[in-house]
Amino acid sequence: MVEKPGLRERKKQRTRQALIEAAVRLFEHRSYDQVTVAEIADAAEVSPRTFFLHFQSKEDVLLANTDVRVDLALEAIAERRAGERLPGVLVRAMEQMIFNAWDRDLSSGLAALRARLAASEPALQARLLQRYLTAQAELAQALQRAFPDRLDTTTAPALVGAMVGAVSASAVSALQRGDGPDEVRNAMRQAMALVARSVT
Amino acid sequence: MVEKPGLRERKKQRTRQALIEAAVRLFEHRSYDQVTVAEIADAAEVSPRTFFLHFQSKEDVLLANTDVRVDLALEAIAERRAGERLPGVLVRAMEQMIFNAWDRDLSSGLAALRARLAASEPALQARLLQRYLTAQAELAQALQRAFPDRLDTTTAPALVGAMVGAVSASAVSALQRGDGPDEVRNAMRQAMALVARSVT
DNA sequence: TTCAATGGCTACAGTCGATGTAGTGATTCA
DNA sequence: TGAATCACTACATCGACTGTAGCCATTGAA
Repeated sequence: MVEKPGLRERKKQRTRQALIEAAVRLFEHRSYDQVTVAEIADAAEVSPRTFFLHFQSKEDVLLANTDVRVDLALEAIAERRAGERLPGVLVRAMEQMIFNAWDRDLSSGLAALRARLAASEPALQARLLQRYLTAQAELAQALQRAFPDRLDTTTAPALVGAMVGAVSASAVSALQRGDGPDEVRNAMRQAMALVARSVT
Repeated sequence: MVEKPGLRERKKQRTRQALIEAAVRLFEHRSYDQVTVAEIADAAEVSPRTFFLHFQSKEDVLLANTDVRVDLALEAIAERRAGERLPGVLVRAMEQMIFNAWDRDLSSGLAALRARLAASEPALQARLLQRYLTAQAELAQALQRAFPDRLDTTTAPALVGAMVGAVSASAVSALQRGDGPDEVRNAMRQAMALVARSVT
């Protein structure tokens, strides 16, 4: 099943990982723009140029492995049981998409760091928003195809946008209140339920 | 009433306007990153350094005069008539906040260009979204204070986030479809109505 | 085993956005 | 009128990011 990649590929992944770990280590001690790409590369013992072979930008190294799993949401939509209602499917898709990544990050120490930096650094925040936005479009399309009688090209994006907006806002607000993981998760679920009510 | 500003201030505004117009002129012919700040400054006949005295970044010259008017939304909330329902107030606040800036732009030729560039240039899109994001928290607080019986510290941010998310997503989707200003506006209104339904 | 192709990595040079600093000259105000 | 203010300038510098050409380990086929 799982093909073991060749030596070349393994080496590549190793330097990628080294870059991520070096970056995290450095960002833990200093603020975002006090850490240069050159330093990260140096700490990972590669050339600065190599950094950009692995990541498109300085922000991306912090967002590594945080790809929004749109595919999981799409699966959730595809797997809907006959007769299952729109709100149910939508909530299930969102949960798949969000909590999967969320959980993976919680186990590593990365989640907290990322949250802290994203809150303080506009560039990072912007890049994150961008990712969610592109994910939204895909999700909206899939949802519309699954419920062509309920959604059109205007309401589908609006609905998905509302979901993502509500969940993000409640998470941010909870995090800023200093809530723990469970409370944050609860707030997110509550937000989903709220939006779900708008499409009975 | 209207104090006429001194000569110094008028000159300052003139160079600011010259920079904006030079930028617009250049962006009309070439794509976003094929236009350098140096060129814009050159076309406006000022030094490159002066550009950054007027705008924090290259993106900002295109987002000039597009400040999100949170204050207008707060007014709308404060002015609510006795007995007015939550959804009505919320929609009114959002409309104040968004369409005010929107309309001012339609009269100038800037709106179309901005829409086109924002749709194609992620950096610009992100910066725009970010503005709305920062406005959210304020709005949520005010709304919760206005309806303490209906909203708590979890639902208020969620609701506002849903609104902003829905409106943004529908606008982006409409713009990418190539819709005109009226259709975009319609999509935004529809998005608001959708979310409003979740709080009867 | 050999050899050519592949591809990750490097050094080097360069572009561009953005900021710090010191100075000039036109306004502003006492 | 004289001093303070402030928009603007030239100059230097930093750091993110890109293009290019070459090196060398890995790979796959002869």
